[in-house]
Parts: sequence; C-alpha cells; structure tokens
Amino acid sequence: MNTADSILQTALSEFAERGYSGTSLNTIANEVGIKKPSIYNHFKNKEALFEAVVKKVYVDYMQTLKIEIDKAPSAEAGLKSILWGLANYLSDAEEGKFYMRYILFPPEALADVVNRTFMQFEEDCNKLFLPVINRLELSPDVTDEEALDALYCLLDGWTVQTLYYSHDIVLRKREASWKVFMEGVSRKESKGS
Amino acid sequence: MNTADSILQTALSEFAERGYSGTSLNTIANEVGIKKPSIYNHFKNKEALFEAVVKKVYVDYMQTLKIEIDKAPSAEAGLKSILWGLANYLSDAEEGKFYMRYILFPPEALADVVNRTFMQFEEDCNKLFLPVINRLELSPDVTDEEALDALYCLLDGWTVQTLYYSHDIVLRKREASWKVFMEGVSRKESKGS
DNA sequence: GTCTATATACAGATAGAC
DNA sequence: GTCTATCTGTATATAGAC
Repeated sequence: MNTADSILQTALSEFAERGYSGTSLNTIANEVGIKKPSIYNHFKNKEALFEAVVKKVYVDYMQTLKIEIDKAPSAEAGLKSILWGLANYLSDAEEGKFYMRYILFPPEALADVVNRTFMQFEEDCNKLFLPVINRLELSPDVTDEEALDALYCLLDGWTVQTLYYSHDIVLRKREASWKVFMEGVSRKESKGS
Repeated sequence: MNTADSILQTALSEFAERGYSGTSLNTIANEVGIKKPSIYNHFKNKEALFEAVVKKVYVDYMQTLKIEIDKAPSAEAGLKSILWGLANYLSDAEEGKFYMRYILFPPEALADVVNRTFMQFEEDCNKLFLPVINRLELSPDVTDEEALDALYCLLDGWTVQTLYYSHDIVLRKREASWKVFMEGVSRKESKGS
C-alpha cells in the first residue's frame, strides 16, 4: 500500500473513532510512520483529507451492498441476509463506523459535501432494494414504498443499536424487530382468531 | 437564571451542535457573556462540565417521557402519541440532540460516565413502557419482550432519521414504519387472503 | 465571582534543505 | 517525497488583583 492510501486508511479509522476535531494530523502521521508535514504532499489540508475519506467510504459501502444483494437467495431469506450483512458491515468495518458517524454528525464546515455524497448513496440503495422488496409477497395493506420506508427504519434502528448494546443483545433485538417487520409486511394467512 | 445554569445550558447546546472537541470554553463563555476563566469558578474543568450536562440531560429526558406517558390515552393511540412525543423531543430539543450524539459517540475519556448514565436511563424507560405494551392486544405470535425490542428499534430508527431527512420525509417514514410495526404486533383479524 | 495576564501545550499549515 | 524548523493561532488551565 502506498503512502497516500496508508494516510487515507489511518485517517478513516481515527476520524471514525475520535471525530473530526478530536483527530490530529500528528496522530495520523505517527501511526502511518511519517512526519506530519509529509501528509501535505498527498492532501491539500485536513478538510481535503476528510473529503477523500468520505468518497472512499461511499464507494466501499456501495460495493458491500452490491455483494450482499448478489449473494442473497430469494425473497424473505434473501432480504434478511442482505440486511444482516449490511448491519454487520456498519458495526464491524471501520468504513461502516465512519459512515454512521458522519451521516449523523458531520463537522459543520463539511456538512455539505458529506450530505451530497451520502444522499446520492441512498438513491443508489433504493434502486438496489426495490427489486428485492418486489420479490416479497407483500400484504395488500402495505405498499412497496411503505415497506421500503419501514425497511430503512429497521436498518437505521439496528445500526444505532450496534453502537451501544452488547453483541448478544443486538442479535436478540434484531431477531425480534425483524420478526415484527416481516409479520407486518407479509400477506396474512388466516390463522384462526 | 444564575451563571452556572447559563453555562450549563450553553454548553449543552454547543456540545450537541459541534461535539466535545469542537466546542471551546471560550465560545461558551462569550455566549454566556463572561470570560473564560470564570467558568472555572463553577466547574472544575471541561470534563466536569460535560458530565454535568450529561446528568442534566438524563433528568430532562426522563421527565419528558413521563409527561408523554401520563398524557397519553390508551392502547394503540396512546403508544403512538408517546412515541411521537419522544421522537419530536429528540429531534427538536437541544437536550434530545445532545442525548443522541453522546449515547452514540461519547468522547473517549468520558465514555464510561456517559454509558453508565444512559444505560440507567433505558432501564427506567423499560419500566414505563412495559405497562403500555401490555395494554395492546398483542398477536399470539409475538411476546411482550419482542414487541418492546421492536418498539425500541422503531424509535431508534426514527431518531436517526430526524438527523438526516427533511421534516416531510421524516413524517412519511414514521407513518409507514409505524403502520408496519402495528401490523406486525397486532392480533390479526382474518381478512380473507 | 469576575477579571487580566500568563503558562503551557498542541493544533494546522508552510518554508526550504536534502 | 520526506524531513527539520518554524510560524501562527488557539486550546485548556492557573495565578493573582479587584
């Protein structure tokens, strides 16, 4: 890996962990094994470095989503495996943590570029998710758009919860909310009552 | 309002907006109308100030939850109004924004105190929510605990979404995910199929 | 309790030698 | 492309006068 990539990767990790203001270029340089001024040979300044990380994360997350969708089987089990894959990516990969932190709390001066990049990301997501939703046997009471909205809410809830619950509890909560979601969107067979 | 309270309130707002490292005591002092060293007459240092804000937010959020639960009517409509009230509090009040930011991304050195405080908070929440869940006519397929887990997931999803969607879209998404949630947890009447 | 003045540390960024 | 040296600004925090 060349120096620029090392800086990028280290910056990603530090920004995700300590926040933009909490991360110093000195720390990044030390971890990479260079001196601080050398960073400026690869990136114009701290803001430009941050923006480069944003773009990298966008590409990386998109790729992960595509992989998860491709390897998924069909209908319900497929959707579940896609969501699980995404939730795990967001909680485990440093790219995922970075994504979560800065879509929610972008540094003031960089909010614009962050928002534009990640909003574009969600549009691309929609295109990938809708066909999967279509393969489900939806309840006649629920439209595709409602199912998609509820799906994002589910995923957003999961990703938040990975930030502050232990792994065991996260898994339990995912199963429960997944079950309720599927009960809510699925075509009902009359089960007595 | 006395000086200590002014500092506390201003710190809450600045921390919520700019993050811990991104907030300087100088800014806080200016906004309060005093000089920076005066802050140290009321709080030992920046960390102590932050901890005081955490405690304040805990008390404030708990109070909001109690108020929402007390004024709610019964069963389904009641639960909906409670959740709406909480989601609005989290998205509109500065206390809510602070809560969201630091339960998700506490500054490294203060993670312990943040986690202890907010975990205590959730235990108290459970005690308040369970009776409300009990008043619903739950589907025989869903346990109380599952419904509660799914409920928190719903609320977590909503609160995240208030951070990056416009108000209109937030409302649409809430309605959709609420509908799917209620479909999922409610006792089914056989509607043909 | 509030201030001015200051100590100390470290941040981002640049100049210029190699 | 990397370094040493340095500029400049600003951060937290304290000492001590009023």
